[in-house]
Amino acid sequence: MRPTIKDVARDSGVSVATVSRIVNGLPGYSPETRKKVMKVIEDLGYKPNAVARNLVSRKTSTIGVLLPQLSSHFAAKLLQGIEDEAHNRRYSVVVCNTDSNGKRTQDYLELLREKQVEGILFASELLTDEYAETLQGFGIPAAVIATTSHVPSIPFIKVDDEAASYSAVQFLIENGHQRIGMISGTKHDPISGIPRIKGLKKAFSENGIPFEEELIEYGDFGFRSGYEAMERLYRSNPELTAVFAASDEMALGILSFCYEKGMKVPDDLSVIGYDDTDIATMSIPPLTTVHQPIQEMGTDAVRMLMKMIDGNQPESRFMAYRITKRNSVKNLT
Amino acid sequence: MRPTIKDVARDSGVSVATVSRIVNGLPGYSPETRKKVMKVIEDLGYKPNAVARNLVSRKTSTIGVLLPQLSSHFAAKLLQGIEDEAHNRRYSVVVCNTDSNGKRTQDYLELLREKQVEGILFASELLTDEYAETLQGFGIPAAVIATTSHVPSIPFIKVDDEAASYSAVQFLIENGHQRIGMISGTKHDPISGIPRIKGLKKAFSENGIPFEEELIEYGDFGFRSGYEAMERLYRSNPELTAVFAASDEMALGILSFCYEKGMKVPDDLSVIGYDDTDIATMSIPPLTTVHQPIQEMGTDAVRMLMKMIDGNQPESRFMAYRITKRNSVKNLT
DNA sequence: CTGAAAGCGCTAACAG
DNA sequence: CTGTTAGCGCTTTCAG
Repeated sequence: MRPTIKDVARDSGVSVATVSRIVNGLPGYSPETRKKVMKVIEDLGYKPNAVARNLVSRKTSTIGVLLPQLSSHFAAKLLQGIEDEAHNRRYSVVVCNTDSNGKRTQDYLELLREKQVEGILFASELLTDEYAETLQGFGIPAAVIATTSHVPSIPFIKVDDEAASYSAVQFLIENGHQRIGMISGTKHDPISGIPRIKGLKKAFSENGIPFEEELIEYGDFGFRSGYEAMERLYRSNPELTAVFAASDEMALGILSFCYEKGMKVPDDLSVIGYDDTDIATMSIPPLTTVHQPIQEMGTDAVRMLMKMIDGNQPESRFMAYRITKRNSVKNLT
Repeated sequence: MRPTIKDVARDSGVSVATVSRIVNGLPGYSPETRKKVMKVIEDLGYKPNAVARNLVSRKTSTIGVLLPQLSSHFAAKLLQGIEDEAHNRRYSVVVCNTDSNGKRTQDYLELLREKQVEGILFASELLTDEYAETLQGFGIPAAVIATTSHVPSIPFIKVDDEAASYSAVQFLIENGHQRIGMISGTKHDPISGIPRIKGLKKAFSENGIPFEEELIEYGDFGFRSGYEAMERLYRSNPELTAVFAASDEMALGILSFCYEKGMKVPDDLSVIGYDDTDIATMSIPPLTTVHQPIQEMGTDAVRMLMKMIDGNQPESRFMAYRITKRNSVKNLT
């Protein structure tokens, strides 16, 4: 049995109240009793029980994070940012892998509530009305990352996908490309799918480039799907000089496809990705891509959550993006 | 104020004991009272407070995981395995990023103890005597992953680095290579550094290949360091036909170096990596590498921990490794 | 400066 | 079948 505050009190001949004060650095005891008590604490190896503490203080100093997957590079980077900032604020983070599963997500939400977490972060996935509702019912501060929310009490933090996508295509056009294709993510994804397509269309129309549906193929953001989508895209549009991929992984899929077909990147085909995860620096050639400050979104989201825990209502935020130029886009001009 | 068990008891005209029984599915009430109580629970939106529960049951159903970094692909994959299995067992996991910092690690250890986690997993980093000692002092079940432990009460789960390394080099030799170099990780790393070098030496000596110190360059397991180490290695050993890298990331660094120098992989140089993380499939050419069942190590570690929580003392375990053949090694024979 | 006592929300005997 | 009563380990008035 681990020693409790009672044991310390008994052994040092004081009341538990005094021990509590000493442990918590509150005033109200003489230097001598403090010394005496500290010694007993030391001897016994006493450590306060956070569970008991949390019960009376009604605070747990922990937040929960829901992610559709833990093994993606995006999730990893985000988690790094979240954990870092949480640790700075002396908060713990419990991770939940929703697997993009509604039931599982709801279960986790319940669980987090029962565990009395002080805040919930929900990332990279559509915040359904259902989720938003249960979250609001909880009355626990919550924010979403890399996804939107139309509920004002649940702010979001993300980059403006349409604008970023527009910039990427614009960048291609500025480099002299006119025959541009796209490998989008999941077809009707309202977060990372549709807006990015919209950005491309906007860039096309502003530059007088006609848009056709067959210029777009769909993947699932993963490497393999990028490779396969490129296969289809190339078959229907062999004359393309550049393609924009909605994720770095899919962009690498394109690179692999080109390699196998003997097409040189960027000489025969230019490729631009999206995310700027570590793999963008490790590819051959290094990938030009839309940079999202993933880790920073994590730390900022935690800051947001902390504001809410402190009783304020922060605004949703768009993070800055930029094009990180490496060597996968050729200048045709 | 969220409703408590008392509110439910009052509103349904029964005692808290009865409500508790109903909530926990214990026997001891008529179907009618159950129905009545359930209705009140529903109306009030009552959910049990896990903190209070944990206090009396002295169980928290949560484990803590310490990782030197969260954003690496290795960590991400491991976490995925850990969270999955923990969730199966209805356990929560709190993540801690030690940043390979001794102070920070000790702080986390204290924190986890205070939060009364039921088990601790420590990954990818040397378990110092100091850590082992505080862990043992806690009396909380603990296991280490991808690293060793000489403390019997803290079992490890890892692949046999020396044997795996030996296999990798043996594979190269079987493919006709004799002039083989290595890019190792951190120089005196007792876990992933020294044993892997030992494996290489063993393969060399068994095949009558003379070993020289200059055949090895050191990196830090990261991409950039792999590139730079290869630069040095190539300068001093331009006649190499194959290089063994102690991590996939460093292997990709080698690939990039070769690309820039106009050397074809595997035609001009064969490369074999270590880990078999996702990037090994995404490189050009796809990387032949030593497969470590990372995610599985995570799930198995949780199983181990659960056994310990149940009062048993599991044995340390070596996981199976294998060579995953892709296209970065040329057969010279 | 210090202690007694009343909880925090819940579980678990123990009576009835 | 159901209620009463002690706590779990700690914080926090309120007295003194």
